[in-house]
Amino acid sequence: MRSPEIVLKVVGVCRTTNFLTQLHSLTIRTYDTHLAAKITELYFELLPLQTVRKLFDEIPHPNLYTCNRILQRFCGKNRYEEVSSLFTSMFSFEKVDHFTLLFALKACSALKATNFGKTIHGLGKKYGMIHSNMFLGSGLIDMYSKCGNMDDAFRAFEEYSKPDIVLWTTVVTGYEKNFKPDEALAVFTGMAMAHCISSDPITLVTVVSACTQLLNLKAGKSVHANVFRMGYEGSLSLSNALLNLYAKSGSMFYAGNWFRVMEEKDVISWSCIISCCAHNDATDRAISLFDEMIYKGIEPNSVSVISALQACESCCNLDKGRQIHELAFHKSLEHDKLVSTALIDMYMSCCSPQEAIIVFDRMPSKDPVSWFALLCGCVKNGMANKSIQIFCDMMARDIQPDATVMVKILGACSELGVLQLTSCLHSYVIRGGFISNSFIELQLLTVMQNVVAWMRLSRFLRDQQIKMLLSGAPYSTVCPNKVTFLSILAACSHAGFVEEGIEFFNIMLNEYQLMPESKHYAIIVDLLGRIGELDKAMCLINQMQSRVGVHVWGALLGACRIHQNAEIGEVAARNLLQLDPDHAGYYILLSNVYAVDGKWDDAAELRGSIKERELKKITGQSVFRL
DNA sequence: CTAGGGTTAG
Repeated sequence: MRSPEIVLKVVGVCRTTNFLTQLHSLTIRTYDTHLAAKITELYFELLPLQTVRKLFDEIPHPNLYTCNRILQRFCGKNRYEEVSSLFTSMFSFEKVDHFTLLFALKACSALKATNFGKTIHGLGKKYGMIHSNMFLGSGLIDMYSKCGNMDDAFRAFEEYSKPDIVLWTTVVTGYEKNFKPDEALAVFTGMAMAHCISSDPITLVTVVSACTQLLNLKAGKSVHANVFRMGYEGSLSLSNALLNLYAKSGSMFYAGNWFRVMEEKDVISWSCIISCCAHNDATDRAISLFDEMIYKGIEPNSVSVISALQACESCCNLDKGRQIHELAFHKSLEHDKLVSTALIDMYMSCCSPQEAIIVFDRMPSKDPVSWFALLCGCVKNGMANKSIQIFCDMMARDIQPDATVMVKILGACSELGVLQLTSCLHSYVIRGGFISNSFIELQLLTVMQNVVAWMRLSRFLRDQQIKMLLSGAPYSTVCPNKVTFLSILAACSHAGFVEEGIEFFNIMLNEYQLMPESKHYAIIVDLLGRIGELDKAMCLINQMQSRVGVHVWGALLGACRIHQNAEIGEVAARNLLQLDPDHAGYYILLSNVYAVDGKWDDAAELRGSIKERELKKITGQSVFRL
């Protein structure tokens, strides 16, 4: 078995790694190019990618075809670093053709390496490949647009005197993908009118996308008319693009009608209509469409699962959300970053932060958006301490928060009052120079002002100047009233001065004989709750002579959830429901309290009563606000 | 023997 021809015949039958090793050494010894080509194909089938590259480098003088094939295979596996380094070594041997350049351009697009791309562009010109080859042209335009450089993309396009439909489409797509839908439509119009080039379904998909970005229903409808005129109604992607246009810019009515008459529907069509319903207050319809899709045997993908989860999120349907979570688990979609993030959002919005945290912890790799979802969810659920802990974890892992995250975390700080961290963040914001967009900047400044104001007042409190002033009241000109004490208590709450707050409360009561109102009690209950003194808080509420308001019970319930006290939590929630029976959030909170305690029947019964009343969740409203 | 443009989503 020494002749490469014989070996090549055997390769088709025998595919063991052991045999491969023998072939490898034979290839090195014989310098046979056919064998080298064949063996590289085998490497990809049988070996891990790192090994492939190593072994390939040992093959002496592989021919151009073999090199191109290995570039192609690496492109197919999204291993663009390898493509780029292989290209560089090929170039040093002056062995490149237009296939090589095309694969290298793909790598440039993926790696966003414009300069490398420009070098390849220059090479193509130098070798005179550009004008003889349309493929290279679309590759170049595509590379520049994917690097976000539309000026160079258009210049590359202009190098062609007679561009074909693919080149035109690549330019239109470039503008559309770079959020320049006006330019996209302008180029498309020029193509159809001035150059009389008739479009194909693929061009129209991009044109419809541009109309969607512009929310230009009129233009989209005229494209739709053309679709029928040209007989393209059989194109599923085009139908889906139109469906998306109606879903985004028209109404559920248009989208629903078009969806109904579409001859063929795939998972994209279903996801599109589900997402449309979920975002247009038709959450029940979104969920039933999702069920129908599953029933019809359409395999759900991450996008459809995400849309269905968003529907559960906006109608606070925790049970259905859990059910979809289970489905996602069985379809191995749970570890998809986007699905995990949607699950975190769903659990957080359904007031079940514990489950959200479990999902987050299970994620094999976390991306910044999932951290963000977790952080925002904790803030939304009044878990300021946890959100600050998350923020610190993010910093420790070198995950750079953007301005939006900073706004959230500062909000959490000013709500719960964590003085030390706030001043830390203050300097972080200044050092980080968060000036990205003016809207965020304004928001950031507003929160900062609040935080800084609280910090000043807290320092004042800590110096005990106020206490001295108040204690010496008979001799001073200050005559504090209930409102004065309300601000002092609020400052203690924000600063996290639990003991001082209670002390001031007693001064108010005993030295000034001022009758505290519901709002004063709410702060004290919150302060007691933070140190876990739930019984004391409950005692205090029982002693109250004024009406016990929503804030008081809300503060107690929040504390019960954090300290997992079902007994007192139930009392708090029942009272809250009596005061405001239409607030779905209380039902959810209470059912969570039950669930923690293992009272599943009570939890289920409660969820039933939510459905009966068809309550809408009131989003973003904290029961702890003063 | 290898090659270009497209739809849903955080």
